[in-house]
Parts: sequence; C-alpha cells; structure tokens
Amino acid sequence: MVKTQPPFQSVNYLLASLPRPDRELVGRACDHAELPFGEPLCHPGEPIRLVYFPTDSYISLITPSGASESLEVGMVGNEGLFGITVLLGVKTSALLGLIQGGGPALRMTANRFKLLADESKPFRRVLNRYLYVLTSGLAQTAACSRFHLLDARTARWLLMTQDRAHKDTFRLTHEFLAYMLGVRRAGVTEAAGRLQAQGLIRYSRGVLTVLDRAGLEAVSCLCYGALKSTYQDYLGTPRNNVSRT
Amino acid sequence: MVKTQPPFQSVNYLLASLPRPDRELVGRACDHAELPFGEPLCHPGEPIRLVYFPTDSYISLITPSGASESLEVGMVGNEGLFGITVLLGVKTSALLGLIQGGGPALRMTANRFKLLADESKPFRRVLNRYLYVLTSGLAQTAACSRFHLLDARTARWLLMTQDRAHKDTFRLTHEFLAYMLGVRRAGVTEAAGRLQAQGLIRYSRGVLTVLDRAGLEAVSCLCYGALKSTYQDYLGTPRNNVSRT
DNA sequence: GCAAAAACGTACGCTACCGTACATTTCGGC
DNA sequence: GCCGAAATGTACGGTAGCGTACGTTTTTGC
Repeated sequence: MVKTQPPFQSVNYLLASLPRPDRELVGRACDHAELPFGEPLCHPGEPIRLVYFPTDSYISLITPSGASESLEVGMVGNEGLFGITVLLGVKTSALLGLIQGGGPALRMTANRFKLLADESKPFRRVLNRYLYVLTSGLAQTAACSRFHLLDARTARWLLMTQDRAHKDTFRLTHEFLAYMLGVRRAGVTEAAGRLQAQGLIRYSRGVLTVLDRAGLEAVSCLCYGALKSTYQDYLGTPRNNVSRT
Repeated sequence: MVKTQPPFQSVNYLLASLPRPDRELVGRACDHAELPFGEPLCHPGEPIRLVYFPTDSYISLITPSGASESLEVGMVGNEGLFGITVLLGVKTSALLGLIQGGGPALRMTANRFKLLADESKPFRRVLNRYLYVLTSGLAQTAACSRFHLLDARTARWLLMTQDRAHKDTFRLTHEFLAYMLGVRRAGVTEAAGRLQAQGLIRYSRGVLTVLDRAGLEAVSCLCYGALKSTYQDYLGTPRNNVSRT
C-alpha cells in the first residue's frame, strides 16, 4: 500500500481486503523486508518473532517428519501470511518456512500482530478465515500426496507456484521440487521430462518456464482447483475484495 | 484386567482443564448426547450446528478428496472437541466427522460456543491451543501417510484409537480401517494379520483387542509419540491439568 | 433352519515409485 | 579457457501396495 517503485505485484491481498481505517492501522505497523531466495525463514521449533505478508515473494511450509522425510504442506504468497499461528497465541513454528521465491514482503513483530488482531475486528476476521483456508489445505495436501500420481502433483505444484510468482518463469531445480513433493530427485526429473515433452513447461538448469497453463491444469489433480476455490469462498468474497480504495 | 462395568471416562479434558468459574460457565451451556456408532456426525460442506465434547466416545475426521479417495486426518476423543472451526467463525465443516466409537458426549450449539469463546479467556486459550495441536496433526498425518509403511500406520492408528476408547477392546472392521488409512481392505487384512501373528493384537469379525501396547509402539512410526507430545506440550501443562477441583 | 449378508483370507499380475549408482551437460570462478 | 560443482539424464533391480477376483467363515434376518 506504500511501496514506491515496486516491479509488479506489490499488494498483499489479506491487507488489501481490509477496510481503509484498519488497513492503515495495520499498514503503519509494518515495515519492508526483502526475502532472500532459498533461505529458511523459520525453523521448526523456533520462536516466531516476525510475521510476514509477502507481496512479491513466496514461502513454502514444510513438515520435517523425519531425517530425509520432508513434505511441503502449504504455500504462502501474497494471498496470505507467514506466522498465522501467532493468532492462536502460539509463537512457535511447527513447520519449516523456506523462501521459495525471493522478493519483497511486509512484516511486523509477532507481538504487534497479536495486538492488532485483538484490536481490529476486520483484521481478525480475515486472519481467522485465512487460518481456516490454510488448515483445509493441509488436509487436502495429505490426501493429495497419498493418492495422486507424481505427474499430477508436479503439475499442481507448478500452477500454485506460478500463481504466487506472478510470472511464468521462476527459479526451481529438480532437487528442490523433489524435496517439496517428498520424492526422489530422479523421479522429478522423469515427471518434469514428461511435462516438457508435452510442451507444457520448459526448464534448464534451475530455471523453469510455464508454457501452457491450461495444459498443466488438465494434467494436474483437482486439488489445485479445490484449494483455489476454497480460498475464493472464504477470502475472495466481495466483502473481502481488493477492488476498493 | 480393566474396568468392566461402567468404564465411564466421563470427563472431557478440555473442559476439565478450565478454572472452576469458567468450567461451570461452559458446563451450564452443555447438554448430554449419546453418539451412535458408525454414524456420520457432520458431512463436508454441511453447517456445524452443534459442537461436541466427547467424554467416552470418539470421532474420526476424514477428508473426502475424491470418489474413492478418503483419508483420516484427525481424531477427536475426550482430549478434544468436534467443531473447532466455529472458533474461527466458520460454521461449515470441511471434513467428514464419523463416529468411530459410540458413547456419551457433551454438546452445545455452535452459536453458544462462539459466544462463550469470546467471553471466557481461559476457554479461548484452551481452544486456540487445541486448534493449533489439531492443525499440527494434519501436517504430521500428511507426511505419515506419504512415507510410512502400512504396518506402522496401522499400529499408530490402533494406539491412537485405544487412547480414545479407554479400553483395550473396541469395534473395528478391516474394511473401515482401510477407509481410514486410504488403502485397500485386503491390504489391511494382511497388515493386521502380521500384527496378530506377532501377538500384538487379536481380532475377530469386527472386534479388535490390543494385547501388547509396547509392542505396537515399537512397530508404530514415531508419529504416534510426536502427536502425543505435541498435545502434552500445549494442553497438558500443569496450568491446564485436570488434577484440580 | 436356511438364505443372505458381513467379515475375513488369499492369490496374482501390475505399476508407480524407490534406492542407488553413474554418466552427461552446463555454468561460474579463477 | 580450464576446472569443479551444480543440474540433469538415465538405468536397473527391488518392493509396497494396487485392482480385482474369488473363497471361506461367521453372523443375521426371517
């Protein structure tokens, strides 16, 4: 809502959806941060000192189940925020927050965040709903990673990432994607190879380009659409829309 | 070896952990219900009109990902409640609530619940923490069902169920367990057969008995212990303990 | 007491993915 | 322009669980 010469998507939807007074109240509590690509934002078990509202960055939420067992269970872009559990009075992260797309974000201290949530009813309302949506996503992801084939899951992941990257080219290695999906790197190479052979994507040495979104959606499991429409249902209503000043 | 007649675990830990005034305030809003075995408590998409605090019953939370794809992502016994999303102002269930162990529960209307949560700070505190714990469980389950072998998952499930059943014998068919774990019925038959051959359980036509808890814990994945200690961390502290009057 | 259904046992080919290993290509640093 | 590291390609035996089908046993309903 401030941001002087941002390249592109300099809005966080959660904040933008607030009525003006609340938006300004919350906005004043924020400062800007630049999230560096590939860095962990918060390790599991660590205290959450700051909450982040990505504007043109995005973060993976990863469950650290065991030594080599890891799985992405959620994704935070400019449609959400990192650190929502603070709303519940829990200032410890259960998940690993990994900066998946570097870029700008707004942030504030966890304490300030909690106070504002108590103070502003519209803010709290939006945060409650976001927490619900994120939680629904966890259940969806559980079923998805249990049942759906790698090609479909890969396609879904690429679509979700592109939505948050706001561009059709972004940094991504097979190794990293394998880590997110909880599969072998070699498995991702094969899946990605198939998608590329179908002309849906193109990639080379850590840079991936989406060529055919509709094609990816066809390959993807229905989880993509389901997650999107859940968000829409709870946070995309006219009442919460961005289109006001 | 255990109680025979009224095995009544007639306490709900969330309620019992409240300071006396709040406990009585909340208690007065409740009435008693008998949950019938095997019945759905709430279908996904349906409104949550009542929230339930099981005392000697338990409920499975199941994500309905697709036609034949289903997966249990959480379990509610007398350590929790069904309908926690009402706390977020969302009176729609995203999950299927299935009565897995019939028995008594306390309940109140969703509206009343929300009002009480706004009114009583200790109540809200406990509910917030419970929501956090349940959410952590979703992430854990996602990883578990992705990585762990069927024998381990079966053992974990049996342990978690026994904890909520408060007895070592309870109703359970292979068919139903397969539905929970998101695998074939035949697969469960094999896994359960192996556990039985090891002398850990005994079962016959829908009735299962746990013979060796320690043995089951050895077979189970670490998820069992992880979930339990997460609950303990956030809802089992002295401050929230039952041991006061 | 008998048919029908419920619960469980088992078998068999199949497939997606695993674990591991090794080769190849490209890029950045010097 | 060379070299090491990063990124990707590929291969191969192994396996857990799948889909399906068909038995067998026990319980239930009438």
